[in-house]
Parts: sequence; C-alpha cells; structure tokens
Amino acid sequence: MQVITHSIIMTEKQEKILQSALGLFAKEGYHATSTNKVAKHACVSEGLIFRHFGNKEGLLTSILELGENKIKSLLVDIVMEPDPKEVIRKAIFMSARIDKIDYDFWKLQFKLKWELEVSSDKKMEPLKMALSNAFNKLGYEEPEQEAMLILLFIEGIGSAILKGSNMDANQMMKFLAKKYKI
Amino acid sequence: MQVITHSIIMTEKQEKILQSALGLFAKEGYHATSTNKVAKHACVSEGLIFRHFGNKEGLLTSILELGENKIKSLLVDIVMEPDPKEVIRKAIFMSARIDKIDYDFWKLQFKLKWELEVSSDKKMEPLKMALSNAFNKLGYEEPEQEAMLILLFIEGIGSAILKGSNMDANQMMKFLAKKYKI
DNA sequence: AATAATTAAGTAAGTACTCACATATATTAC
DNA sequence: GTAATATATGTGAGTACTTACTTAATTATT
Repeated sequence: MQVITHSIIMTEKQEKILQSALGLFAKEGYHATSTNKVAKHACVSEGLIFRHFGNKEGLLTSILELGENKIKSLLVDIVMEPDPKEVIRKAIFMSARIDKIDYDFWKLQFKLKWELEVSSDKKMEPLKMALSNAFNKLGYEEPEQEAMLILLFIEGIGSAILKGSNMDANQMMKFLAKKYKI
Repeated sequence: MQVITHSIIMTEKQEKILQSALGLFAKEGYHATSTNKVAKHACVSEGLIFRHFGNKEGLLTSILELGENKIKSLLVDIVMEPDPKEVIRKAIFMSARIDKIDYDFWKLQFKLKWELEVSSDKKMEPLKMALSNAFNKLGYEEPEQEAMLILLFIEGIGSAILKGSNMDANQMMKFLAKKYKI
C-alpha cells in the first residue's frame, strides 16, 4: 500500500522506516542507532532499509530532505514580512511555532550540528538579512549585530525547548520582545 | 615514567590515552570513536586503555573529571566578583577567556550535551544566581530574565566559537556589553 | 506473467573488552 | 651492592557480539 508524503509516493513501510529512524536518531543519535534497531522499531526487515534508501547515510539524507520544508515554512513567513517590527517579533517567537509533532526533526537538526558537524549557517542567512533590514529600517545603530543577537537567542531558546530544559521559553520570548519594545 | 596531572600520578601512556581520546571524542564524537582508534592515535595497545580506565565509558569519565576544574575556574572568577557591572561584563566575555588549548575539552562538553544528553543546567546555576543578583543590584526590572538572556548568549557564542563559525564573536561580546552600558 | 516489495539468512568488517604473557619497576633479603 | 621476588605496566592476539550491507528466495502488486 502506498502513501503520498510531500508529493512523493512511498510505501507504508518506507514511511515507517523514516519515522522510526527519525525518532531514534533524534533520541539516541545517528551513530548510536544501528540499522537493525531502526528495522525492529519500524517492524520491517533490515534488508528493506537498504532496498529503499541505499545505505544508512541515505536514510538520514532522506529524513533531512523531507524535513527541508519544515525549516523553510518557519523562515518564509518571517522573511516575507514587510513590517520591520513584525519581522523581529516573529523571529523572537519563531521557536514557539515549532509543532510538537516536529520536535524530533528539530532535535535531530541540533544533534547533527554537533555529531556530524553539519553547518546551518547558510540556512539562516536569509533570516539574518531580513532581521538586519528590519533593524536598519527601525533606525538601530548596529542592525547586523542586533540581528546576530536575535539569531543567538533563537538558537539558544530552540535548544532549550528541544532539550526539555527547565527554562520558561515563552516567558523569555515575551521578555525579549518587550526589551525591543514590540 | 610517571607524570603528575591535577595532583594525580599517572603514567605517560595514561596521559597520552587521555589526550588522544579527548581530541578524537571532540572531533568525531564519542560513539563514532572506537577504542582501537584511540589506542592507535595514542601509540599504545588497546588493552592498556582497559587496564587503566576499566571501559570506554570510564575513559570518558576520567576526561570529564580531569576537566572539571576548567569549568570551575571560568565560573569562580565571575561568581566571586563583588561589582555587579563587572559580573555582567565578565560573563559576557567569558567565552573569550577559553584557552585555545582547551577548545577540545569545551567542544566535547557541547557535543556531549547533544550526543549523550548530558545536562549542564546545574553547573550554570551559580552563574545564573550571580547574574540575577547583579541585575537586581543594578535595579533591573526583571533580573532573572536578564540573567537567562546572558546565559543564552554565552551558550550561543561559545557554540559559535567552538564550531569555528564565521561570526565575529569578540565583536558580538563588545556589542552586548555596550547594550548593557558596560 | 512481470515487476515491485519484502524477508531473513549470510558476509566481512568492526566493536568493546579479556586474558595470558612479556617487560619494567619496586621491594626485599642477603 | 646485587640477586631474587613481587608488583605494576604494557602488549597484542583472541573472543563474543554488533555493525552495515548483500543476496537469493518469497510474497504482494500491477
């Protein structure tokens, strides 16, 4: 039986493999998760993983590619916002818009930055530009530095949320918005 | 031949094992580094690792315990500072005080937070308290939130430095210090 | 009937760790 | 001071298991 995911036709078992792999990679780490473990969790044979995804790395690549739109959909709303104050406000509250369903995907993103040293600097470039422009329009002295600060905040807050930190993330977002008089 | 490291007598080969393991764990990750690889890098037999450290986890534990004072020595200077403005300034510039020699250790700390989900919330508690007190003394409305913001900044900046990010960390620290009129 | 999806046994290599033995160093007896 | 003995340090082959991946056969779908 086939399913359509992100306009891609895949079998039900492919879907299950991806879901299981995402969950286990996010929870335990890429290297610490064996393909045998993924197969068992997905209730398929280990061979099927290699039939569909080529190798373990291909499996990870598929997960990340399928999740690409999650990143884009968070960013596009901010980048396309014309009102500079709204750009900043939306950026500050960006992490609050992460769907709990997608926590595993985001957690994996953070994990991979350290485990596989995948850099995401480039992905954030449009957001950095949008923020710089916003601060510039609002007449801030050093718009690029302000933008970098917001990016650091987003990274830290996102990190805290996904780690299940004690920090009251929502409170922090409101507080920062207030500091920028938004 | 024996050496004294942190008041602990250990053989030259123990020292080499620890150095090699630290470097490889920091660079490639704990799970992605085999004990055979550590042994080869240290120019010792694999059996010697288990002779001295019990098991792979024991090796990691030794590295972290020996590095404990690096964390404390960064924090104690800030926590013991009486002048509230100086507390904040020192906290902002804390990451600049990390010795390049110790980058591997700090990088491993960050990596482990994600790879093994080791939480360091507790370690930062004294710093958070010191910052809260400082902002309180300076009459800030919400000292705890301000303290949390600085902690997020430290985390983000430290992370950027250790990842070799393009960000001008020093410039960012100066900028934030300026925002807090320090 | 052809093709696709799936399985499970198998493969080669890698893994953490053990262990019997070798070597180096320290201690003790004379 | 030296030899014998005890202890510590170190080695590398071996072990049991795990790993990513392959493959021939089976089952399901078209």
